[in-house]
Amino acid sequence: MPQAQILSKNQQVVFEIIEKAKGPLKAYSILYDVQKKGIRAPLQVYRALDKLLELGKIHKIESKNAFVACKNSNCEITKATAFSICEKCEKVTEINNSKLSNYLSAFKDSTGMKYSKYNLEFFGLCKKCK
Amino acid sequence: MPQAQILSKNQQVVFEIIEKAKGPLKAYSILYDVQKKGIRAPLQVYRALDKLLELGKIHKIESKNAFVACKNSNCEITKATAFSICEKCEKVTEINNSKLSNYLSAFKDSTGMKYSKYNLEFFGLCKKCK
DNA sequence: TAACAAGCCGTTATATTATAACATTTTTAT
DNA sequence: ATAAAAATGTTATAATATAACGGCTTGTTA
Repeated sequence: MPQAQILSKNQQVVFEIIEKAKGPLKAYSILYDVQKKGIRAPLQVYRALDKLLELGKIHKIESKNAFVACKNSNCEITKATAFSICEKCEKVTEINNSKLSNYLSAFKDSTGMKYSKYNLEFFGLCKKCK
Repeated sequence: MPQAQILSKNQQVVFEIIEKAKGPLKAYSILYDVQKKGIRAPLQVYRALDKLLELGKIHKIESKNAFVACKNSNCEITKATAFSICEKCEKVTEINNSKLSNYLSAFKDSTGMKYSKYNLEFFGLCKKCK
């Protein structure tokens, strides 16, 4: 069991905001939120985000340029991510389905190539919005 | 069989450039290329891109903010896209695998929710780069 | 055929997202 | 204690994308 990573001050501040949020957050909205904690520049936020992504503590929703906390307990899974995204309310949920992840992790294309990483984004209407 | 869509002048110009390209193109690189054809402003490019995306003639590679021509003959498939992306040379290939698309199109999450659209990006090293 | 709607075009300005470059400080490992 | 690695702070700027405005063309349709 790997030692829980200790986050630096800025990383911790940024992570807490993302973790508490109800939905994906954009970098400049995070910046706005953390200004009271002494983080002033975009780069400080982006650096924290980069590190948190690398650690798997957060994920980037590419279609939205926004960030969510990883909800898989002890996530090491930067390499196999799947999300459901509501096209109306923008709610994002991380999909944690072992059949799906097994299927995709084992997927080989027509040339026999196997991949080391994937990201999948599903779109539709969530329960509430339907 | 739906009538082949007729593209407007700007749409045609932008599409040809993307189609001829060897890899994904970014919007401002397209802008640079089309300036000799009289397209001067980013918005002109983005409008053409939006329309081409809507028509399924091109796809956006979200992780790169770049655009590729659809290689599935008669693509209507804006709604179910999968790509392989080489992390070294940045080569992008559209994956056309009916097993995969059937699997994903039928996928339901733990709440029983079915999705109307997905986009999947695989990452790894292509043949050449391995 | 007038007139209306829909789509496309061109332009300027500006919003949003992200990184470069540089100097310094803190933490970690030896 | 010291060297290497990681994190910080700051200013400036690059890269990506949209808002707002007005006009032109084309194809209904009344």
